[in-house]
Amino acid sequence: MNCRKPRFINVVLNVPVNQAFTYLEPEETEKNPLPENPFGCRVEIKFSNRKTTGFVVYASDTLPENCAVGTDRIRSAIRYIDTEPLLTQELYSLAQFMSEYYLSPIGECVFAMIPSGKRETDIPGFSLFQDEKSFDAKKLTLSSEQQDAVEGILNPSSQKLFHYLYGTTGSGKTEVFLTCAERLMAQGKGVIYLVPEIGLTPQVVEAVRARFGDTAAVLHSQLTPSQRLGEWRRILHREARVVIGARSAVFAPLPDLGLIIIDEEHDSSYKSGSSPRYHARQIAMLRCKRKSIPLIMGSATPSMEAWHSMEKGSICRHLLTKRLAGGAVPEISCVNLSLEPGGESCISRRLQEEMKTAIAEKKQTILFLNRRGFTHFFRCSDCGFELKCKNCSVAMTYHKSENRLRCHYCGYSVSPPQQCPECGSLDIGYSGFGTEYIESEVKAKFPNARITRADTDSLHHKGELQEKFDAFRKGESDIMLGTQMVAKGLNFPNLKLVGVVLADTSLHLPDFRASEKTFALITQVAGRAGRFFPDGKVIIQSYSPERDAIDFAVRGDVSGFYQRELEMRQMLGFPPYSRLLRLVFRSQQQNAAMIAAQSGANILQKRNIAGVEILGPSECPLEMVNNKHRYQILLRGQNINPLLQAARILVWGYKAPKDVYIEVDTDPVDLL
DNA sequence: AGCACGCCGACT
DNA sequence: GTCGGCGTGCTC
Repeated sequence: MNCRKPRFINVVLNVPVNQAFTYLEPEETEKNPLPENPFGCRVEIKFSNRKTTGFVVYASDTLPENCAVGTDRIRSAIRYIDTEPLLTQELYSLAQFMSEYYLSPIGECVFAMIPSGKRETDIPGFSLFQDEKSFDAKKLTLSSEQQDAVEGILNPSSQKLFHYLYGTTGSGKTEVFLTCAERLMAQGKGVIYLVPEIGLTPQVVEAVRARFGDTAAVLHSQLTPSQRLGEWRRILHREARVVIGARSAVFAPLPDLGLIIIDEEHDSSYKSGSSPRYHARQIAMLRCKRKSIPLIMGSATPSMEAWHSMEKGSICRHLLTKRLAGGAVPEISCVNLSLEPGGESCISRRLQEEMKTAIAEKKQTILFLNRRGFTHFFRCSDCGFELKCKNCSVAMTYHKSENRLRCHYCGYSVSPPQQCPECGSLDIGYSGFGTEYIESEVKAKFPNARITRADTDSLHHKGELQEKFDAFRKGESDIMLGTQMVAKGLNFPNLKLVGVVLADTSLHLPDFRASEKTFALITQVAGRAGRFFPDGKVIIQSYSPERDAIDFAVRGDVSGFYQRELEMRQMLGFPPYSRLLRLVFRSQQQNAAMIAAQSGANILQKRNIAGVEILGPSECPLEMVNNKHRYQILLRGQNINPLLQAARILVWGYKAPKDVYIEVDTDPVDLL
């Protein structure tokens, strides 16, 4: 054995400390040879007095200069776990970006990217999917529109990296994605294909498997960490060259990455809900830009940001207009719930009639509820007037404890009017429907119908949603009640009727994206439904059918909606016309959270950083989460850098009072 | 995040 | 007189 002097290594750990820790390399033994270059390899180390693993991100013969302690306090690592790196330079560089942009500790960023398995194993479930059901990798002939899109995207003389396939459901986006993927594969390149939730898109997964077989890695949500690690290695070794998966698949370590695809780009599940709160679209854009490779996004209802970029020309739009499978656009109609008698019922007479008809014809019905009941908004039962904040134009929410209506963006509050400010009616209230309520009403109205419920509350084990879908597809029930999750994977041949029980619910969320989300939901539901039932119907129930999101969706006027909504955003100074950064202060004691948020705001106020507007502090719309009280400050500006600079002051340069945690959300997708 | 160190109430 | 509450502070 050689007697090389042990090198110093910097190791990042999965702890909320934004630094690397310096160790000495372990002793070389017969069993554990030292890697030539340890960068990206895992090491086992003693940290404080416990054992953990970390990733080597730097090695040198001399003490690293940023090391805060002297040589005497540096310990030796226990052993290298890997002989080959799991982390590539490219990914580490992405992790560094994430750490600075999302204000997360570097170790957390690295660990968020890489599966944490200890041993690698085969995937037992894999054969289940790849049984003799015989894949007919049917390559459809592309329509001229599709052909144009493919050529436009892959055209080597094109200067544009970012592309968007915009077109209704069923217009053949998947086939364009797959053709582009195939072309790049033929050049020896690798492809990442992102889908919102892999369990909900079995058709896309099957299409990828059928087309690419063993060269595909399917990062299934049910893989164990060890299986994920096995797939990670297959990807590093170029054995798998197409990777399909949800948000975190954007980090797939393809050595020759040539293309990233983001299906259903508008979907908010691409944004991570916990630290590091990254957006897969942002990461994808950065990866593609750095490597100079194309990114293709697609949706029938692009995000406002994407639409705006298409209008500006920074994302290249490719239009798909034709419904390839045929199938008429279903008849969409809207029922104004304000005109319904009684007001107790959540099933309008019209919807009830249609359901009756569907059941009589032995056809199926799906009823959508968006989210669980959100009951604290003010509305007039006569004219539908809703109280909005004069500064922010978001719905104000009612607070029983102080008997005031409050804006959760800026903190502005008013006392609840005794009568409707618009029409003077005294018939006002705070309303909304809950899931159970609807279920019991449907049971009462259709005692003989078989009803399935598919929402987060009614799902208990993994795969239960898929089981419920399968059962419904087989006709084991007549009516399915479900939340957003049902909107995604819809393909039920016997489905005749789709009802959106209360399209307003998402409109009343105190969220500047409420309108966008509502519009997208209705449009998606309508689009999917229409594929499989030519005489199908979509019924949208709403108290405010005149609201843009509902009105434009029902009329199918997509570009009209975007134009209107963008005007609103510009007027109010919200994204895509500004950047936002949200700081949430949470604590067991309400006072502590409030005071911390206030003093945080004061500190930033005093610093007076150019380009940073401070909104709040105010109570978060979801004022209590996990028994923690929550207050927020919103930072707004034209550029993100000043906002980050301000946030850094609070996160790193200021000690929050004990028991108060500060959470940072750069580019928040919701402000709940 | 863990995990130890440290300073105040009920027990053999 | 000790055992143990979890507040705060550090980890190469």
